[in-house]
Amino acid sequence: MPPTESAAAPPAPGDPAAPPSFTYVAGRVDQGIRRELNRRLRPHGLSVPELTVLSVLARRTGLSNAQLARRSMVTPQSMNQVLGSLEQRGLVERTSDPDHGRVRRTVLTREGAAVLDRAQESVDDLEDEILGDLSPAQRALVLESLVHCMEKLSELSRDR
Amino acid sequence: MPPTESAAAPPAPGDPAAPPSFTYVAGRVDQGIRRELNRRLRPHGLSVPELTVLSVLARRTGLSNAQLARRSMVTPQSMNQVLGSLEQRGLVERTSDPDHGRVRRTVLTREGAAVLDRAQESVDDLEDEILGDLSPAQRALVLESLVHCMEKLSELSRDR
DNA sequence: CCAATTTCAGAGTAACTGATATCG
DNA sequence: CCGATATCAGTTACTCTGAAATTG
Repeated sequence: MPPTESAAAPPAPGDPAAPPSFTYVAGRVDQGIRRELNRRLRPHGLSVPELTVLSVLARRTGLSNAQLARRSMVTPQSMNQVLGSLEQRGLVERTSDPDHGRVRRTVLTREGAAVLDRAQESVDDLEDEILGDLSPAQRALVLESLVHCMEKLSELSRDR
Repeated sequence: MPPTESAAAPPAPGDPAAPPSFTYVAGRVDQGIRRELNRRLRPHGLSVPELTVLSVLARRTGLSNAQLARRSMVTPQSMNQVLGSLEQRGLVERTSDPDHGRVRRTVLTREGAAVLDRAQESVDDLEDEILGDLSPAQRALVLESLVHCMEKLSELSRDR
């Protein structure tokens, strides 16, 4: 039998009822989101970074590897690896830009868009499970909070 | 010279101005937080999962490996690896529980608490950079949003 | 016998840093 | 020559699955 949860916890040394710090909570949400997303994306053959790229490309076609790396907040090398895999599977196409010799623009293929659509359903399910018991106004508030964090983080990774 | 960001973006195929989905934003915040946290934790010799565990132990001493795994939303095997590393470096201690033969309770060492304190400063800096231009009330709102997500995600990983 | 815990072993993925080449 | 891009190569780190042993 497992020990009861409560039996193990003398209040705490320093601060028992202090509010958790932002980054501590963020770190745990971090891991939880990744875990659940991976589980639900697996049937579609997609990883979290792959889903992110496909989502970005659905909104903005023709971005370069470097642009996608900045938006996803990973290194160009990491992004290149993700794109290579997606390209091999025929979910994206990369073409040289006539105006900029070295730049290669990436676009979703028809199948890439189809895969994204199907995956998006599973992903929407997760959203409902997390935000389901909130009012539409509260949901919007949560989303705004995350968008604010995202924008700040983008700035940080841009000028490091 | 890099191509201008705007030049690359014809509005989008399906929905140009549609709001981004929750999980899409969460996925990007996810990666951004991990990236920045890793960068700032490196000088202290800590990883994100290690910081998470130390933070949990600072609030709740004596948790078992299985309990820590559930709280951090990782498998017991993953948690065991993290704890092993922290134990080797003398940041935590593990002792057998006399009442439960197989359970080993984990506590912070004095040095573990000291390392956590120092790391927490860097982490607080990040929090300020992300939330700095928000009012205290808004900051509290963002934190509440994240706590809500964390609790829901904990439920999901518990009964999977 | 079953359920929970711990832990060993192996595997895969995703991110990084470093280095090289090309183009404007 | 410099800055941005793309990409090859090597590496580290985190998490997972599988299996075995122990305990209540």
